[in-house]
Amino acid sequence: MVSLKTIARECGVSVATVSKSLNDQKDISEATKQRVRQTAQALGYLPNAAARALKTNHSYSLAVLFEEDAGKGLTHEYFSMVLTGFMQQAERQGYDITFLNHCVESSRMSYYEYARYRNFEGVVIVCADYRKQGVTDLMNSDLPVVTIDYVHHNCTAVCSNNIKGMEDLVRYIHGQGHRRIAYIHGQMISYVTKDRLASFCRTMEELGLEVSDAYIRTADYLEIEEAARQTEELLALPEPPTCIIYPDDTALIGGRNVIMERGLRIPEDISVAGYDGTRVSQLFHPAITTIRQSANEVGAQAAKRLIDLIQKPRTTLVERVVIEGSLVPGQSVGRPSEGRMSRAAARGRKREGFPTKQSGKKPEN
Amino acid sequence: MVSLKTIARECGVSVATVSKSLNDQKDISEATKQRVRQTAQALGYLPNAAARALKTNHSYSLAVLFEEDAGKGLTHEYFSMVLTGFMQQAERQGYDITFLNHCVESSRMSYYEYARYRNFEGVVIVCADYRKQGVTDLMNSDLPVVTIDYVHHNCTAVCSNNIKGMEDLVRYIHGQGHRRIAYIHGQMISYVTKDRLASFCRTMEELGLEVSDAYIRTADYLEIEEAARQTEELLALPEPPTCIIYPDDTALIGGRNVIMERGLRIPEDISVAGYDGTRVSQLFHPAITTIRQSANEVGAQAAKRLIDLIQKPRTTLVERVVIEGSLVPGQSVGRPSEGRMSRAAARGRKREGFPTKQSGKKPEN
DNA sequence: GTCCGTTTCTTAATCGTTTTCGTGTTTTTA
DNA sequence: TAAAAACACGAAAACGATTAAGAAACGGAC
Repeated sequence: MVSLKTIARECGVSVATVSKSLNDQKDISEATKQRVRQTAQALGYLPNAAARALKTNHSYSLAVLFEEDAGKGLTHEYFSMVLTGFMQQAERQGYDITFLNHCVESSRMSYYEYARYRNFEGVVIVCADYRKQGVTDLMNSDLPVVTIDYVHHNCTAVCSNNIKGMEDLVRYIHGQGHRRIAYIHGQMISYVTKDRLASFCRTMEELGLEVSDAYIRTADYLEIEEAARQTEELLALPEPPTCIIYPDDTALIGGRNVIMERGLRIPEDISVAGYDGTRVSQLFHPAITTIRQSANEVGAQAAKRLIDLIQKPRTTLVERVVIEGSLVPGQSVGRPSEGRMSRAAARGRKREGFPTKQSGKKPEN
Repeated sequence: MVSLKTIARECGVSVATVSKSLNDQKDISEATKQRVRQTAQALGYLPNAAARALKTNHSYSLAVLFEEDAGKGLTHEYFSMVLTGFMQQAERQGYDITFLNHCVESSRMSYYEYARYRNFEGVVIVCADYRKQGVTDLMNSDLPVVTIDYVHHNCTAVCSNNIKGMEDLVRYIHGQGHRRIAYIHGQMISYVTKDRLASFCRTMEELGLEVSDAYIRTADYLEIEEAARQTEELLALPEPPTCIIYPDDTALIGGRNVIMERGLRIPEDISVAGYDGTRVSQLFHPAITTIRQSANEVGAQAAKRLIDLIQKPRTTLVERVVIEGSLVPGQSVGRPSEGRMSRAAARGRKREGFPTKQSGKKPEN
């Protein structure tokens, strides 16, 4: 292991001089600096992060809390994009990131303790159960913490604009002529759901549309079964909706399956919209109308804010940062065919011909 | 910051005694140990990982190389599952994991240098361009390295069994009665593709089926456009295949779109199979026939091997570990309808009725 | 009473850095 | 020419831990 001492011996100077040379301090002559730098290069010297961290109290490393309990964490496109954005920005600023852990050789510590133990300078909570003690302790601690899509009084929060997103979506659907719009929302425990639902209701009201209770339903995020069931029930209503908004693009698939099984066409017979803007959602025919969240940007902003909190604690405010999404029109929301879409049609019709892309290649006959 | 010194002062013993007490060394009396442990607890003492690493040369942290250049890394379900499995196993054994980086305050270092700088004890290469200098340097270095789905002479490799996987898939398809099987494979640069293609050809031969050149095609992984184009060409052949195997479940969607646009039904008119066993693939109706790779297990094994390499360098062999996948039957491969699937039918037919699940709820009329 | 072996604790070195302060030398200024 | 300022470097302490070696105290054996 070649250390400062090695270089010092080689160059015939003191360790202090070597350190200062490599750090480009001003009280070392240019000549010496050159000499030191060259031998450092020649010997293949690499600084030791542990020693540096010990001495300076700066580890230049951030922790990511990414609980996998739900089993959906990393494989959820939104979260993994957030993480990617975070990583890229953090790296650009010279920080590296480690997954927050709580096992140390078979013994447990809290997240906070672990973060302290490893000298993390800050933590981003990407995906966690915010009700758990360990998580709240972390947020209430003296460590800089940034939360994603969750607001806590003493942490900076970076959130996707679910209010605006849902409003855009509803207005777009309304603009296409829909008046009977159903919303199958996700679990109510999350802020995300609350925002979206509130925004849905408010926008509907602003547009002068009434929100029938029968049109508001619940299904898990990322699961298709319940979405499918709820879709069936919606289609069986005396006045079925002409458009259904799903918790997210994946849950939408459950509804889509039910719809297609009934021989209904999207969007000619019924329109559907998702949320998230996942890659797959754009691979379908027709492509899904959805709101694409700027997950990368969410992650990047989180990194910037967190590093600001670390580097300039006084001047950086703990605040809420909102990242705008964007409407992806797709083709799954069309103009409602008011007359044709009767209850009977909805329930039993066998369609002739197959749902084709709105503006696509037709079968060549 | 409460350190050993604080506790020592408080307990009226030396720092060494405190250290030994907390590490449960045998040359300290039980009474003292108790006293030390209690005050440590009371003062909220936490060890300092940096100091410990500096002294012991053990950082208990592993690096993950996960290049995002392709932009598909973390959002690729397979890789993110591998990563998850790796993380969980590593944590269980007391290691934490950090993304390998090469920026330090705006200056670049190589992966190897960064790994040294940060005192990582080992590296797992989950997703990277193995042809790049930085990556090969890393693999050729003295650091313990485990690669995923890639074999390098002096690294332990953990690979999904693509040979067996493809063989199982082909045999299953053959068992359903198919004789004209096409394979749209991924880019040839990867070992994965080579294994699968070789296995495809060998298995076909073993089954006494000829492999027509026209049935072997190329399309990118995870992209639908090329898969769609190739599907069109396959369907336009004088003798179109009765089953098409795609590079992966996502690329399959491209083909599926083309097939459905033509009014063909899956699997009645044509069968399709994917690879990977992604979550979405099982949400479709019909669910996709595919090979599920045990990505979690791949990750977990990689972690185990890597830690073995670190902890018992002499007794641990550098070898190739193969993880078995499993066939997910799905419903997208059915019995071929030899007579009905003529070229004319394939090209222009409009089907009446909509493709329904093989064994599912029918429209209620 | 001396010697030896345990047990229990301390001393001190060390890991690789950073950084304060001091010192000797050179240059500038009055 | 002498005092002041600027420059270039070194000595040493410190960060928080681990650990080899040594020392004090005690008990038992001869």
